[in-house]
Amino acid sequence: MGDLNLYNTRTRALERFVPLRERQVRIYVCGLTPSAQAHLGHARSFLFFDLLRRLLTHLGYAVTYVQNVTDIDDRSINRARETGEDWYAIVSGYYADFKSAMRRLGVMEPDAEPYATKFIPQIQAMIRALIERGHAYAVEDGIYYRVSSFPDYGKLSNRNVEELQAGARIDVDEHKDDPLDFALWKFAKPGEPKWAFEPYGDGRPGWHIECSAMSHALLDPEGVGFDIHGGGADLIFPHHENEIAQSEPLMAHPPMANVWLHGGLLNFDGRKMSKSLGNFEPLTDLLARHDPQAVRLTFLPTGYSKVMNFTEESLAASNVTLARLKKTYRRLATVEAREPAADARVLLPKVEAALCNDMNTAVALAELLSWAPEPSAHARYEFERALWLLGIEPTPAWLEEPKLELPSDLTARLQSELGDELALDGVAPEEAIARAIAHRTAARANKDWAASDRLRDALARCGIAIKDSKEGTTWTVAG
RNA sequence: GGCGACGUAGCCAAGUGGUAAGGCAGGGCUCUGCAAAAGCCCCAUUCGGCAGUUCGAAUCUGCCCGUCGCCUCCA
Repeated sequence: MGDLNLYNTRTRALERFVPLRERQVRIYVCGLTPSAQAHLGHARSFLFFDLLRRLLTHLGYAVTYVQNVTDIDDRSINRARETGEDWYAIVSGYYADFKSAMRRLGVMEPDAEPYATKFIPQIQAMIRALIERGHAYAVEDGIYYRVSSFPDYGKLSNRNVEELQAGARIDVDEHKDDPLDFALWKFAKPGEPKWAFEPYGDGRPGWHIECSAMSHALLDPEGVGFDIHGGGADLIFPHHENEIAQSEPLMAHPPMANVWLHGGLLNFDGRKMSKSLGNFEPLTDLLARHDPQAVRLTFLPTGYSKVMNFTEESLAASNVTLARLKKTYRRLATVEAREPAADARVLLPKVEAALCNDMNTAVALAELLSWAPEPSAHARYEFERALWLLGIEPTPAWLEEPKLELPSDLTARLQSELGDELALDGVAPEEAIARAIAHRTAARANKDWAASDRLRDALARCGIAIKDSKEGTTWTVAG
């Protein structure tokens, strides 16, 4: 199997991936801030990291995947104040919805899912260390990170501090020394959730410090760095820049993460799908309208790092593609799945090669779709393995022909279509269809094509599609 | 203003120096009494525009046009 190459934001280059520890990969991905409903854009990002996990696992690595939950932030506190609800009830509700959407999409569970409010001691320890080393200072409203104390600030996002300062401004209620300085700890105003922090003052952590503290606690207690840090492209600045500024001065051997991976954002109507713009359909609603596997499939033709425009048309195309995959699966279902020798494989090596080339899912999917399987044991093995790598896992329902609900008033409708040609006597819909088909079969035997077509058209107007074959006539509910 | 991404068929898109993947839509054929289903086949002399480098450019360079993102909470 070839090398895995990934585009590293930190070095701005495509690099061969080499884990820091033999056969082991540690990944930290910035998770959700559940202060509002999650949308498809969030899903795109997490779906990508799910595929990366699958590939790394397939390549034989032991993967540790950590994805945090920012369960405390200004937005949820503000919402609580406006609605009178408990802020934690808001956050828990949105997060539960998100988790269930992820399950429906077939995203693997993280190995650890740290909540910011469960890591307050670790966060405070890091803030203390930063203050001791002159990287942070406390003022009236909170504790801030002093950006000027970290010479590498701006390296990840390719920005220079002078230009940033020119464009930045300090909000009236902030008391920091420099516009670029950011909050590590916010002192609580009356009624706000708070945690004790001696001797500085009760309050809550800032967003950036939680990721530094939790990735350190869970992936890199030695301070020598972990393998992959990921998130959406909108997190590069300032979030990831700030994480580096917080973590690296305290580390024995920077960098904080060897590879930084960023997923491209999702547009809707040509604009970034986002909470603030409000141009999105909640993930939960979208998944109620569409097959989650088709939703997953929709992301595969576009490179993960590129901006992608979401349309209902692309989803419709995915539904067709999914039906094709199911059909192939059904054709192969009767053969035994047996792992072929490495040199006998015809599909998997192509899929692997595509994914190893900076996660080129478009080519991987194209290989799968243009591959015409011979129904053999190893074809089934390779097909199922390829599907798993692309995150589309067959379910028992894949084995069934698609069946839709019969309209309840079908007998009556069919009777009115047929008039006195055939008496249906208000029988069950299935029986009514069977009688109509039997009547048509008799007409066909007499080469009475007019009667035959009349019956077929009547059934069609009732939403029943007919298929003639050597074995007889079958019907399905038209989609 | 700074930094960055993108512009490939009707639509979604892959391809980053060697002569345009794949999907959707569309069209044709086989089969069929006719259909349906299935299978097979066709569908960009051309990659936003102009100039340049090169034996060779969608791919590299320069300029121009257009779209979007980050620079403030955001996957």
